Amino acid sequence: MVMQQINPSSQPENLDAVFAALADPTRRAILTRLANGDASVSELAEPFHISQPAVSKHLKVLERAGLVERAIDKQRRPAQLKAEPMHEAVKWLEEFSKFWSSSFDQLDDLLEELKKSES
Amino acid sequence: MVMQQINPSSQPENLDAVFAALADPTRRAILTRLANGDASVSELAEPFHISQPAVSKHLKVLERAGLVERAIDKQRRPAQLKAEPMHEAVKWLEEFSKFWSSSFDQLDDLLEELKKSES
DNA sequence: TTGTTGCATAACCATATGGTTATATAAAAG
DNA sequence: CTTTTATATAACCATATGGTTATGCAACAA
Repeated sequence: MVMQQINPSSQPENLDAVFAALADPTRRAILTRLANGDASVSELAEPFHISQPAVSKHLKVLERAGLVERAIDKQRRPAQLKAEPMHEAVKWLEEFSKFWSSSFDQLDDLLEELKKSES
Repeated sequence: MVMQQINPSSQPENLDAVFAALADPTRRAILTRLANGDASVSELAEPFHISQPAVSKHLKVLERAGLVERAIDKQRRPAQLKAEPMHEAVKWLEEFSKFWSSSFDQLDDLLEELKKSES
């Protein structure tokens, strides 16, 4: 079983790719499935009722986001979950919520609107 | 080979839209800007160096995700942050991390902090 | 009334998705 | 050698993004 290092990048620029990868229900389901263990392309295609090339495409999107790595096992290319890049997404949400929770309340919004309407 | 429950949590329809909305750096910047207070289209366009129609398009994407609401103030259409849908994204990540316990300690910590700041 | 501001929308372009079927190829099975 | 299996890739289609410029329109400003 030879490992294949395809996308080790886990940088903030990758946030776009991570969020985009998570924006598809099939890909989220694939990730959840992979959380239960590695799976080959055909193993992934079966429960989702989509073609094998469709799964290969989804896996490419996930690979670009760094959320999946592929191995080589004879003819199979089992996909393996790599959740590190999800930390970036969580970190962004965390930063945002810090920022937002202090300033987001209905009173502040009302006051803001009032100030604008006064002018 | 029989697959059981692929997806642990039945997800709200617009989880797709929320993640997709967050997948663009300009939209994330717009959201951060709106966390400081409502802003009109032209106020948003200026710092991002993109055209006014481009901002209008981004706002439509954010509106469809439920992350932004528009007001009517004379000719202006100030955008207002609605962060609630982001909770869905956080919830999905939280559910996911439950399923994937291995080497997810860091993510668990981040999610804990997120839960605190949400309340 | 005329001009200006704020915004939406149309029209257009290039690229990415998300799916398909068809085909190519390598490895395993016979 | 032939066939089957597992996967990739090409070719194609429809739709969504992300940007532009052009244009229209309502609301203000003068």
